[in-house]
Amino acid sequence: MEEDQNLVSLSLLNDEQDQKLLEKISSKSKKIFKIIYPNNKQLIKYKIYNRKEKSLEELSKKFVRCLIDYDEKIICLDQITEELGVERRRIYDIINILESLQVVKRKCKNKYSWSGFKTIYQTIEQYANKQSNFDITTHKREKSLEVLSAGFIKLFMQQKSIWTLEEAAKYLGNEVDQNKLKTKVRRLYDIANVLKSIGLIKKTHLASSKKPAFQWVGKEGLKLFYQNLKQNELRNSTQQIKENVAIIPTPQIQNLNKPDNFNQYVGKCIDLLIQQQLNDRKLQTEQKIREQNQNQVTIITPKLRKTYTIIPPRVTTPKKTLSNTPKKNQSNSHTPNNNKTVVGSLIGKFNQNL
DNA sequence: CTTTCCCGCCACTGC
DNA sequence: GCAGTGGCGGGAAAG
Repeated sequence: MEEDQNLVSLSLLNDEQDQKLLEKISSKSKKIFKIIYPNNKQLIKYKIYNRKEKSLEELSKKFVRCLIDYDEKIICLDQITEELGVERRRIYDIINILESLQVVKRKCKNKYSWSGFKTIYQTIEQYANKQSNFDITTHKREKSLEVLSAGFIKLFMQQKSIWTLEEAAKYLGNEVDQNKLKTKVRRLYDIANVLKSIGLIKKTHLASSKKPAFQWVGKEGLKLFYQNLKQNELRNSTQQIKENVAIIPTPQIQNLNKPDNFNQYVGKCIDLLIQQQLNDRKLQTEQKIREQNQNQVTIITPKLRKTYTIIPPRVTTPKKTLSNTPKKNQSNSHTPNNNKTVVGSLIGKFNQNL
């Protein structure tokens, strides 16, 4: 099973011109865009790669989003890993950094605790309080991300509010070796990204040299992050449903080939649906390609993936599988529960059609 | 070109 | 010895 989240199947490309166009693009930028012909069908897969979507910042946001409603929660690594659809290693990165904010702590193998978003505020306060000489770095491995992160935060709180990463790296461990320094800067990028994801810091430039740097935002940033999250949550929850229902096309199959069972009907609807959406996407894509006529194309959004969560094998009752669907290899547990909405709506149409 | 930083190898750690 | 952790730096994407 080489199910790759970045693989999206499309069944379009009717004419050769399309095909040529896409091949051209893919050959120019293999990492971003790849075409695979799985079988004799006209089914084409694009390998889509978008660095931003995979960034620690995004992942960290997702991570916190999963936990933000809890004042207390045990985080199970396996679970969260699956939920976020990401390799374990990345979760460690985030957790290690968040540990410096004391929101998460290791409990035991595979288990970490989350102690509520507001503990971040408290931790910040402790950092700010110079008297208490707040130090979580004792008894920690000296080179850990957690320690580095703690140090980084301290720099902001106790020295000045804007830092270049290189500057910070130098300050934080007086490295002489250029390579070691480079590594430290890499780590600081990681840290900066998760701190940024929470709103604690933001990217700026030094006024003097224009060099990229990070600026402390602190509590206001945290608050903003929280509020935005909640607001989006609301908006999405009301929109999501609408979107799913509206997306269902009225089947054009009424008279000619009246489906005689539900599975068949669902299959046809979904074919139609996919066809329609992919065509739209295809048009958009080609449009953009023409516009920029460049070698880097990062256009297809993850939304497309959502479309695919309604492939029959998982929506229908386990009767027979539908043949002649444009594709069959659909990912598994990540598919959200939109399915039900879609199916529900399809049932309605089905009844109406008979 | 520089800046950013994803990815995953493999060392370490604690059972 | 083994599974869970997590340093670490290559090298590719983004700017």
